Amino acid sequence: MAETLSQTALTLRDIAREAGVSLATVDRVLHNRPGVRPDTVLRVKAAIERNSFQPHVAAAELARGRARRFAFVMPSGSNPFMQQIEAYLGEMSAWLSARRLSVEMVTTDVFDPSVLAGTLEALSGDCDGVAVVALDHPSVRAAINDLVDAGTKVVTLVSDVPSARRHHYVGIDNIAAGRTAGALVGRLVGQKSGKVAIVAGSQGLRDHAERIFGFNQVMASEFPGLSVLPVLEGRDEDERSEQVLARLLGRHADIVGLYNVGAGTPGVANALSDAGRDKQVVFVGHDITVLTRRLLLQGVMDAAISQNPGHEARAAVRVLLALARGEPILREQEKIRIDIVMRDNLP
Amino acid sequence: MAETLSQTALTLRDIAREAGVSLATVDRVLHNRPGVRPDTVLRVKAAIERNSFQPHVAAAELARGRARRFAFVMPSGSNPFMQQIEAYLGEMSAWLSARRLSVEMVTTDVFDPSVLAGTLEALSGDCDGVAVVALDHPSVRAAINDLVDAGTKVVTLVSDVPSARRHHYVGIDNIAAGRTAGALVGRLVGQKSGKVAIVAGSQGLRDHAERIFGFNQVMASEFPGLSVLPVLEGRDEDERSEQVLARLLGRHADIVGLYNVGAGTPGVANALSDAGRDKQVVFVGHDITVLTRRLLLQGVMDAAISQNPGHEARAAVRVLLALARGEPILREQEKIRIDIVMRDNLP
DNA sequence: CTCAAAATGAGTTGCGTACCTCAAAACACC
DNA sequence: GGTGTTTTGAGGTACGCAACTCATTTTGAG
Repeated sequence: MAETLSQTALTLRDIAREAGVSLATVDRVLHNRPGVRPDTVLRVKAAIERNSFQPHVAAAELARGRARRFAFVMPSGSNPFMQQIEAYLGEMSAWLSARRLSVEMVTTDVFDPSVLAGTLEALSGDCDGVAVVALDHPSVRAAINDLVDAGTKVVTLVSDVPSARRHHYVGIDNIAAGRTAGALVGRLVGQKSGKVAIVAGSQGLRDHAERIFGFNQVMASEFPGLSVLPVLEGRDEDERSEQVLARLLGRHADIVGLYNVGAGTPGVANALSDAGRDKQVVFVGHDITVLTRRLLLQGVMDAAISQNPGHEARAAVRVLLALARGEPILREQEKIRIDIVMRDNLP
Repeated sequence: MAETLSQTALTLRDIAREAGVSLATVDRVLHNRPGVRPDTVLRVKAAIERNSFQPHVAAAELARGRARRFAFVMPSGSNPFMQQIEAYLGEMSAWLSARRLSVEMVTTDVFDPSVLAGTLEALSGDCDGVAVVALDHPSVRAAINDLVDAGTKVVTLVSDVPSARRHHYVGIDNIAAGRTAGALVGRLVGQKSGKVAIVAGSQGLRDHAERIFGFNQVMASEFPGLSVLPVLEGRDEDERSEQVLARLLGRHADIVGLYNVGAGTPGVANALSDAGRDKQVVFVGHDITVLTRRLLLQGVMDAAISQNPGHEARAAVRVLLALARGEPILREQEKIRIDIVMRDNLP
């Protein structure tokens, strides 16, 4: 009926006594400092293991006594998703300062590899951790690796650089996100057959490319009645997205589904409603913003795939902190889910 | 280009100097201890405010030096959702013990008000915080209020008791969850018209009743082509759910949608497949378990509404900890989202 | 067996707060 | 002006660990 999980009142002193060594030796083992014979190391580790000893984080943090500095490298410009991440970091300020953490926002042109790499290099040394919305490019990869080699903890945010030795990726599986979008469009269209349009920022962006890939996978295998039109590129800009989509809508009267892969949602929505087809076309897009929220409520958008920006911001900070402290990461907690948002479960 | 959020290096000493008082007085103000003249209080608070001083949580925790005990009061029996919460708490054990927290699992018959109330009363005194899956009943409400009055922090989990003075509710908005289920069933059924069945544990359970309410709302207002059959009660048991649903399926050949409000999913799925109608009926249920995961992959279930049990467990612990420490709660972080899970975004 | 190198013990200091005591000062009241 | 009460100052101790020094012991190589 009652079962207790995890209690510890042991201190380093207890471990030292149990292992038959001094406090100093336990400290050396605990921090991988040199000067301890291998078998002594084992004895100490065994004692730690046996008692499932965990250093008291509060005491450790206090003793270490260092304020930690993290930097968030984010795209300049007015991407609402990124602005939300910034906003959530702002909301954490009390939490942060109570832990003597400081977070610096650095905006830069993340689409220019050399600029981004330069920004990253400049951070080396004065930061304990960096979260970066990264472009996957050799020079960026090199810059990340340099940071890691300098002892800085690096987390990629939203968009990954799997080939770099970053410590962690905080973001969603974009192929799965695309698959989810595909399944939604297909199922919400229902029995009808017809054409499906895709508007993306650019197929050169890793996350967009992955989403399109997943989307096409599902369409091809599960919805043979729907044919996918060639991808339109709107560069995440409103006007351009509107233009290209308007042209496509004019040419195809039998479009029943639309997947907007990136930003540029205002343009996409305009094109749809100007053509008077906003209620007939199943429209699935990404991210919850003021606009997409309204479109969902109006019934123009049918579903949005979302990665909770607040969760993403907090997870990045927590992961950086855990990495800096040498604590384990709660993988399940830091995993970013693919949220399907419809009108009735708007957060 | 670079903007820094929140940095503090001030200590109590600095505040004392700034306010022209001693450390002891600042301490008295900070902890609402008596013996300080009102104008002195104001002077100290002003200094704290001016410097946006935050006590160092690590130092505070260390100085306080108390291990905290929390209790989770959960339903006995084999509810997989509750088992998952337990499992996630287990995974946190390192995190917990590093903070000198202990979590005790107490299982009890949460469906019997007096038994539940008795269990809660018994906890009074030896716990700093209690998370409880609560039934909404006067005696339970009284027990919760007693706990609160005794200084114990109380959080309701999954199922709320809004009339009690609990400090926080960790769980989803069940009406919205029901609405979401309704929207999914309606939209996934498509153009067809027909009947929709509902299987619930009991309409006496607050969360089930709320879900059904939300479901019916959406059905009535948005899907006039679908008629909802009277609610079946399966008491969250597999066999009973199977029996009542099998009987219903036998009587109605034109059932196109099914909403399973609570547990008992194995029985529901059996009834569907035994009738050979598992692929024709749109089936929406709750929670991700080994079984629902399989049903989703097989295409028997079309969508599951889920409240991330891991998040729920962690949020409950974090909220209790913040309450015990007197820290503010990050409401956005602790809010539990209604997740729509389909085959392609299975976590 | 010798001697240097390696391993270990013993100890100190400081991190920022909580919580406590005791004395001194300020104040109110008659 | 004396009394009693309230407010304040000064100081200490403890919390558990990190990080360091320095003396001492053990070890292994020659």
